[in-house]
Amino acid sequence: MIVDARVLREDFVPSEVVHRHDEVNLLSESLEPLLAGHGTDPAFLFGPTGVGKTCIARYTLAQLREQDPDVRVAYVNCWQEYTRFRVLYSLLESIDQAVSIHRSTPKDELFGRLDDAGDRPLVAVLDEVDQLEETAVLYDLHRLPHVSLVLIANREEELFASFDDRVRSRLHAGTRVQFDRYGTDELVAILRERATQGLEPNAVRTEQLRTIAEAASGDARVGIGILRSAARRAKQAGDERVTTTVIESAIPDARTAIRQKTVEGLLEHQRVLYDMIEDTGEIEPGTLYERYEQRVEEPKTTRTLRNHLTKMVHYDLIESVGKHRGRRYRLVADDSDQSDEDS
DNA sequence: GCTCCACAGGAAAACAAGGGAA
DNA sequence: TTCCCTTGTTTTCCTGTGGAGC
Repeated sequence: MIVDARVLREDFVPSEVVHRHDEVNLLSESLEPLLAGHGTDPAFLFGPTGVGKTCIARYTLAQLREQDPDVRVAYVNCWQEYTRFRVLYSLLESIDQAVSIHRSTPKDELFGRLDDAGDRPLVAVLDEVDQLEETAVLYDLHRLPHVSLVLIANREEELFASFDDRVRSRLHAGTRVQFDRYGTDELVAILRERATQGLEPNAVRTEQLRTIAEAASGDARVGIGILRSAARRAKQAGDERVTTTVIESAIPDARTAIRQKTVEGLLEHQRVLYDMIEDTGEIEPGTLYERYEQRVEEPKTTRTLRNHLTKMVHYDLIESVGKHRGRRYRLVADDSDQSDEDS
């Protein structure tokens, strides 16, 4: 059933892109000066989750490296690496310059090392850049002539609103590449490509791919997740082909798996809060703090809990409804409609 | 309109942890 | 071994907002 499991992973970069040629061309053009040994303006990739921003960035940069292997590429996911120190460290790690750097190494030294590594151009791809807590690092990187920035985020307005004036004015110039949600036919084509490479011939029919695409609501990440889950289920059942029943049961799997991955990454106290919100369905802050204090042995202060709750809202795990006294926390609905609104 | 209260979030201080230097 | 430096996390203090009650 499954011929090549790598193809069914979200982070797989295909050898040919489907339905994103304009976006690839625009990004390629913005990076073209690198081939002539010049620097570039920042490139911004905007669009909702699951529209192929990261995939296209990786694909385009792989193409660029084929033309000029001297160009180095570093990917940083700002969900995990959200401080100035972590971003600089990740970039240095990507170019093998992070030796003997530790927690107490001054940030200026990290910046200095990056500055010293200017013998070859470096493209720094900052994914989920709107999650950066210290956007001054963008100013730092922009100052380095050998570093080209590719910044990936959901919405332009929200990203620029989070910048301070200095960063905003520096990064104002640059190429914007806007990604729209995939239509059902486009998503079917992407899934067909993955199925052709990853599954045995005729393992899944076109109308089944259409069912998956419709359930994914334009989100390729979810669509590929459903396909992967369906293929695994069929394999476990010993079937030679994916059945419609298997697809129907795989649809909720994909969204649950994405959420579960985020929940598993929560800190202990965040997890307690998440579980309590899940248990109650909807809860007001005062009651939540009260119950939390009863449940854990060494409770954190309410200020820390507010920080945790803010983080979980950012993670799209919970949402707050109402304001001030009428505020309630609840889990983000796990259906496609909600996903559309949030993206 | 005034006061009280619940709530969110910014700023700065305090603290913990890890590593280097003496 | 101790002190110092740096970072990340947590706490303390504070301000702003707006609903509820009078």
